[in-house]
Amino acid sequence: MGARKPNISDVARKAGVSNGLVSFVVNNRPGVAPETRQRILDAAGELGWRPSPSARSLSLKTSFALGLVIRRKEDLISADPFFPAFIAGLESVLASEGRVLVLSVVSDVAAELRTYRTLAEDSRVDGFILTDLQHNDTRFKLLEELGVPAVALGRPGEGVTVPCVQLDDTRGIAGVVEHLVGLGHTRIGHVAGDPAMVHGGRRRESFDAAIAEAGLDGTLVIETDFSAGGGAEATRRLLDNPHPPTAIVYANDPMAVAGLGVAQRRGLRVPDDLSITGFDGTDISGYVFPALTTVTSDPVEWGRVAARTLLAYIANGKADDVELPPAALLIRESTSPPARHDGAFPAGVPASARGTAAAHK
Amino acid sequence: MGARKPNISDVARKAGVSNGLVSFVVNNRPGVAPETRQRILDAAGELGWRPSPSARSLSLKTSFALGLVIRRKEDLISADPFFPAFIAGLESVLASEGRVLVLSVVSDVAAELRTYRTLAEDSRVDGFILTDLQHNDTRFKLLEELGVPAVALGRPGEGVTVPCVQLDDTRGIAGVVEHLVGLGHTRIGHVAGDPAMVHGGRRRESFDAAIAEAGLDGTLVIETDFSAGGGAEATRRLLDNPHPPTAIVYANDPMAVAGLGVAQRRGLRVPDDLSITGFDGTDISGYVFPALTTVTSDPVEWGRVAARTLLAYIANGKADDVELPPAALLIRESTSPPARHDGAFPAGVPASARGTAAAHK
DNA sequence: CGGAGCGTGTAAACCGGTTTAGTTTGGTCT
DNA sequence: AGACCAAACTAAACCGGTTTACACGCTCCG
Repeated sequence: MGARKPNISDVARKAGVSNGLVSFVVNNRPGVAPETRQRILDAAGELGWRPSPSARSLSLKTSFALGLVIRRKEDLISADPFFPAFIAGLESVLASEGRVLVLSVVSDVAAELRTYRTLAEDSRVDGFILTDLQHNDTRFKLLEELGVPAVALGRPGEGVTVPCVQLDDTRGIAGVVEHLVGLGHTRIGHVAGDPAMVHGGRRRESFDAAIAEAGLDGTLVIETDFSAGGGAEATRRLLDNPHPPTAIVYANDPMAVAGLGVAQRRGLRVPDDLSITGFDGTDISGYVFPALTTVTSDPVEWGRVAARTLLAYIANGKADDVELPPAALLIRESTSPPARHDGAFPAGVPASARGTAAAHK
Repeated sequence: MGARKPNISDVARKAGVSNGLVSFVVNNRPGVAPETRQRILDAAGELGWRPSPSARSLSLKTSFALGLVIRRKEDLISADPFFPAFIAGLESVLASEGRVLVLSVVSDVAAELRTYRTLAEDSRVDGFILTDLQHNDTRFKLLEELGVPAVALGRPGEGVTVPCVQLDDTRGIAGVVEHLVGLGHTRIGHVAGDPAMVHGGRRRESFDAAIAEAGLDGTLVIETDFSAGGGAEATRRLLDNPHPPTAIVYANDPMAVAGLGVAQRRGLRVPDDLSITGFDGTDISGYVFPALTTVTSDPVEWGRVAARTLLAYIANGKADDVELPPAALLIRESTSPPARHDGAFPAGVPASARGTAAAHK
């Protein structure tokens, strides 16, 4: 019946004050007598009143929402296990702040930019979290034009003013290479991610640096796109090398899992004939056989920190960059000393084990 | 400078009409002279005006947002490749309708219900998409109480009035079993998903039915939780059986991939010693070796249909249930006729290949 | 000719908050 | 006592739309 949702006037009436004063109280503004404040809070409590986000949005030109736009080619949209965990981290902060996450998934750059623009112009979000940074990322210019705060995951190039939350994966890659070198590997390949992406490029540079440091051949690198399919193809090319690597460092786990599949398909024993390392420490990498040596990060924590940083930036107009604890090497089963043979392939690879795949483009 | 965002009054002034009339025009309401309508549209176009969502929300008590709440235990949050693709499907519909997706990821039931309640009471969403239906799902009661529309993925129990979008995976499971039976398997195991979840239960029932149909032993079933870890453990238990199955049907791909890892760890050849089938046709299942025979669904399409159904339900107060095209069997490499031996395990399993895992809880 | 009825349009209330300008009250200073 | 001031509070404008009640001019019709 009379269960209409109460509004600020109901509370004001019940407490015997004006609407404005109620507003002052719920926004913790000074200038309200303690006793009155309490009376208002009591009234609000009894009525079960909370200020309406829509009304506040209209007044304050603020949406109490944060935006996350993910661009992924349709077919490899499910490849990235990073996001669900990352989003869980975001949420854990947003929920306690009465904020909300607006998520968009788009498949091309045009739609991506359109989405940022629309969300910003319609004031549907107060700020964005930028992932998958590109070199010369066009989003920064756009967001500056739109005047919307943002926080970047990873360090963008020079001249960009948004705060960034960063995790040093250089150390992780270096750790992996040192681990392999320590095992005795001298021909170490790298299946790199998309070089247009900041973390793809950086991991690759880290690899180059670590290989150079060890005084090894740094030519066994193939750049691809972070997808399982790309990882598989790159692995084939590396293994087709007349003098193939004895270890391959992958820039993420899905590529490593796919690479493992390719190696096994060719009859290579992992890790004896080929050591493999992943990156990101995703769930599934621990359940394939052999379990992948990988580098673990903490996407949930990353999400938490990104959310906090963006909220601080929105509130104060300024926020410090944050450096997360570096990714840690997790040694499992897919790495071992290289087998003792000089030729290209071990003897006895069953022909039947090659090229029988039907479902691989 | 004067680049203030235009509002409805600017447009009205420019067109020489009242605010109300502008509102009528943008909402396609009758009663406006065609010539006037055009003049207003022109004015709006020149000014680059779009009605403010916040203001509309306040007036209309509508948020132009749809809610999706995902509950996942923290540690297996990244396990499910279904969501990114599903969300992409939702988005493709929402974007063109000027609507937005509000996503929440929570880790326990209390937080889940709290989230539904808050989003609804604060009018932050106009409706919900319900995934991961449980038997006796408490969300239906809550949403009915809150008076918020929703659409369910999968068929909820009796007495629930929300429209549902459904995909018949019974046929998929039956197809898998027939495929295996056709190959000559007589001992077929099943690693089922969470029996508390509707699709977990239904796939298991489908399996039971298909096995009974074939007149085979239906006792080789283990229920677990859809997680890779659960799949691995269940596989170990099935293989520990003194008379183990020669084929295992998994209720989803991550469990199947993990099961494959377990089998390989034990030195079993897949598919010769053990055939394995997944479910859902996720990307990665095509890149492990051997590539998994699985049952493909189309989560993107599922998302599109769910979004359309929910929007129709919100608009008209009624929407028909939708039955998606059934999941299709995709035969790849992980299934073959059973090897010809009667004992439990094939001879020659290297002891070293057992129990070397370090990183498995 | 008077009134009903229709098509077109306007003014103003309304959604539920926030915020500014201003009023009241009580106390201090001189 | 009068001037001044700060603290506490109110009234009303405002955010930017939607919607209702009503006005105006026409035509149609008895």
